[in-house]
Amino acid sequence: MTVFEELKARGLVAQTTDEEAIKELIDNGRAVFYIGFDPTADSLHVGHFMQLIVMRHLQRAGNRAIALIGGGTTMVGDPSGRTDMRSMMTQEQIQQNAARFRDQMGRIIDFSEGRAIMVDNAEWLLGLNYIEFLRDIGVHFSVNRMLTAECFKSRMEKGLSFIEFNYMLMQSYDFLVLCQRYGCNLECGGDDQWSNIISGVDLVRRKEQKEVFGITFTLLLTSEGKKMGKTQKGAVWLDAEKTTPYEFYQYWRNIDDSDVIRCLKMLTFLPLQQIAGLEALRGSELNPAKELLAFELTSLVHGENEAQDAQTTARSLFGSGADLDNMPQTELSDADFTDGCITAVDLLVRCSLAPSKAEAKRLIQQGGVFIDEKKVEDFSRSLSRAELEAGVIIKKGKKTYHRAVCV
RNA sequence: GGGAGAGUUCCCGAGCGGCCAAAGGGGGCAGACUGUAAAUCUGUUGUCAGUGACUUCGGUGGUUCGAAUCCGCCCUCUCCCA
Repeated sequence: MTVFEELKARGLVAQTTDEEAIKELIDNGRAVFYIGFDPTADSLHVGHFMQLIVMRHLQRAGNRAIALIGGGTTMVGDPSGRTDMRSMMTQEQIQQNAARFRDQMGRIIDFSEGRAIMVDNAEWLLGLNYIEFLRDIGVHFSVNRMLTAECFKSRMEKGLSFIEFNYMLMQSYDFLVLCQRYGCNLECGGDDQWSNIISGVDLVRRKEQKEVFGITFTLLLTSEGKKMGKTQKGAVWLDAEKTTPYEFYQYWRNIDDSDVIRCLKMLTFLPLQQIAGLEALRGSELNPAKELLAFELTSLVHGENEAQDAQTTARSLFGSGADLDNMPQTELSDADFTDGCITAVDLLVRCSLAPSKAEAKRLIQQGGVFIDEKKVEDFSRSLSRAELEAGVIIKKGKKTYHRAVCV
């Protein structure tokens, strides 16, 4: 099976500018492709993760990868898939985020020996001269046509500022620069990037008289059509500080039945044959498939050891209830005790299991808090320092476990 | 530049001088049921020393015994005209 066939079979391919040509290019390892990542947050998230997976597929087939950090484009803000305007970010913020992106990408993409390179478009965008740019690049864009692009349509109702309107030019210009400097001939991206990508393809053709290509990948949506990787806390991050490996593992372990197979195909490198074998599973039989998914992904992002730990912890917590110290932990100090005691309410807040005391009380009143497997009946219940010295396991709801120890 | 509207708690959206910590929905959280799933049902959803107090309705300054609600200025957004 060739790469292209594999990407298709995994349901990753959404749209292409020229299927035959792209197939030819990537199947023979002749593509120099790029994917852009705008550093709008201080960590990559699940949406980016899928792009990285695709990069790895392409890279394995011998194609050269360019990871483009959007240090310049983030100064402008991509309106695609947004109904409101992005808040303006400072250059310092952006560069800090970009640095974190770089670290995280290295875990999934092989940057050794020039097999992939990383560049930041701040390099050529920040120094642009407005008039020169307008005359050189701007002339090639038709406003009439831009306005018909999907990414602007939704904004015609809500309003679109001129700065965001320019995003498409910035991204197209990136492709041109990458084509000139590195011989880049393929731009990849999520399906919401389609209009930006085709406009880049057009620009390169006009400026360079060269034919380059574009391909978009299916957006990772839940069966309900919502963006995947969102939780109450926001996104599921790849940064272990922001989303612990255990939380990351749990996110996938708890995924919807109807999303499991699709995620296995799109996000893991497990052979399609093996996945096909799981497709027939129904109901609770799917649980092993969810474990597999969770394990594979955690392993890709945080390494196999972390994945193993997360799995062991999860199994013991939900299985026999055996004690494991591989769970989130909070260390208390003397300052947390009054007269050698701490109330259950304060303990919950201290461990960030509840944002406020009122919330903590509510949790207890509704019977959602257990300490060492015993339900906390009364919110004034207090724990002694001695108890904490041994360490206690707090269970909030059914799935959240937390350990508190006193040092 | 001229004119008309809008800005409410996590989101949408009611409220238009006291009975408003603010309807309703969504989302979240917890409980029941389950398979660590979904759906469904129930409770809950500003903070705190909790029958009370404090902070919140774009910002700021007023009017008033009392303002999310009225007035001035400012900011932001939408729409119509130029």
